[in-house]
Amino acid sequence: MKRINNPTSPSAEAIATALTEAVHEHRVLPGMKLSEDEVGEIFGVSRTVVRQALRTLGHEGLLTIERNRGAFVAKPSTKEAREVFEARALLEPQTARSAAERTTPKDIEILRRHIEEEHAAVAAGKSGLALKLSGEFHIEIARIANQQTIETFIRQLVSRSSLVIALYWRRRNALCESHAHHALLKALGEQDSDTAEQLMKGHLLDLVSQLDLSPQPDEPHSLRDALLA
Amino acid sequence: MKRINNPTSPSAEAIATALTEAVHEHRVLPGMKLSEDEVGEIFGVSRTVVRQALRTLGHEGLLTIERNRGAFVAKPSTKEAREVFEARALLEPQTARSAAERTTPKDIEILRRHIEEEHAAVAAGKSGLALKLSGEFHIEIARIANQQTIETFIRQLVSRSSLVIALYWRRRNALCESHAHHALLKALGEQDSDTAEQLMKGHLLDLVSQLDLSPQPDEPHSLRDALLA
DNA sequence: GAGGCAAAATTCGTATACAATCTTTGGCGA
DNA sequence: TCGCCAAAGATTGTATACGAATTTTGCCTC
Repeated sequence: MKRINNPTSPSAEAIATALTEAVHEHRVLPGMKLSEDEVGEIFGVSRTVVRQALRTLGHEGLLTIERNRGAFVAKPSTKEAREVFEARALLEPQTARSAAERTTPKDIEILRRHIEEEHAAVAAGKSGLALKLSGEFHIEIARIANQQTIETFIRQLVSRSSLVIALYWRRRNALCESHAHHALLKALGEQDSDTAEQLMKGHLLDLVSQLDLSPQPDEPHSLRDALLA
Repeated sequence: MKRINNPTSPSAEAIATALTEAVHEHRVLPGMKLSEDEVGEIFGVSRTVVRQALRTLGHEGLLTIERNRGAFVAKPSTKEAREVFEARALLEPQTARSAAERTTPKDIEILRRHIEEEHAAVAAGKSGLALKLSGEFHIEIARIANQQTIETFIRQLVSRSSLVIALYWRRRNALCESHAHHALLKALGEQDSDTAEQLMKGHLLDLVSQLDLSPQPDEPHSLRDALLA
């Protein structure tokens, strides 16, 4: 399957993006195996390129790569889940504060549309899409804060939060239609950095409180559970 | 050069570690090109493995990978340099606080030896080694805090700090024999979390103050400079 | 029929071949 | 002599081949 200079064959980056989106939208769930051959055939590239993409996602913590066994969508333990939100609690409130100090009307417009899309997704019952958009809202704030380094970290943390939510969210069907993003938008628009920081802090605490991280962190066997249920 | 199951041929991870150390010790400086063939020949593996290692370091921000051009040791701009230390300022003080709350005598012993090695390196004039050890001290604190996620971030930030120091440190020859690590050790040993947090905060500010981030961030041409000097 | 072992099939790891791109160099013309 | 263009050389990008490890499957024994 040699395809020289063929623009229809996506690059490693494109594959990584596609896989990331699939995970963010919960169309691919924690524990699922991503076979190199299978992914390669789907995207029409050789394993060489697929491996690049998989390793990229591995570095971001989205996949767990086991030698001679393959790449699996990561299944963060409850400890990891807590760590992810602890890290976000350290980074994001201050980032929201910085963002508030430099938000432009153009940024506000971008965020407003973002929230609109989120609402539309929720209304259409596309909870996966809604979740992905919700995460991107946080990344957008890091972008406004003009902190590329921290943005990269937050991007990773949001990614892994998707996995955490897939595993530990309390009420699967409940719409997480919170007012938090609206409130943040307002604070940013008013350049109210104190409020922005506090809102972000509270928002993250709210998210954690919606997780069920108490019981046993190690799932026994998914197949067993499925058949015994 | 096929070497099947040959234990003398290092894995991608081993190569990545070796390269990372070389950069941390300033034996490989920002801007230097890492040719795949060259690195492969040095370590006795094919380009396949080298490329893996280089991409790993690329994801950590230690290398800049330009398509069809190769991998170069990253040259952080002054903005990036500031961002790195701003991120550290968000993560490390709180991490030092957490570490203080759970430091064991064994940890203290490890840190004490670490500082000893640092002193020995400084005394022996091995400034590169001293710098590497100094960075590892910070990572060790994150380990004690039992925060793997944050430890990974700090590891990246310390890495990139090495590059920043290579580029922007004011007094090249001056020994940075600060008392900061000693003081931190003492606070950790006494489980004094408030002091540990404050010391770490101050330590990071001290480091930044030793950098010259004001002038033009873009160097013109190294060869030109060398020949006109 | 259950357990264990061995062979087959699948999948990953690495080396290598070749294509594509970039860089350098040589030559040509103004 | 300077500048530009083309060809040669060097380096990276991707596909593929084959070895190694794992997983599965089938068979044999108890």
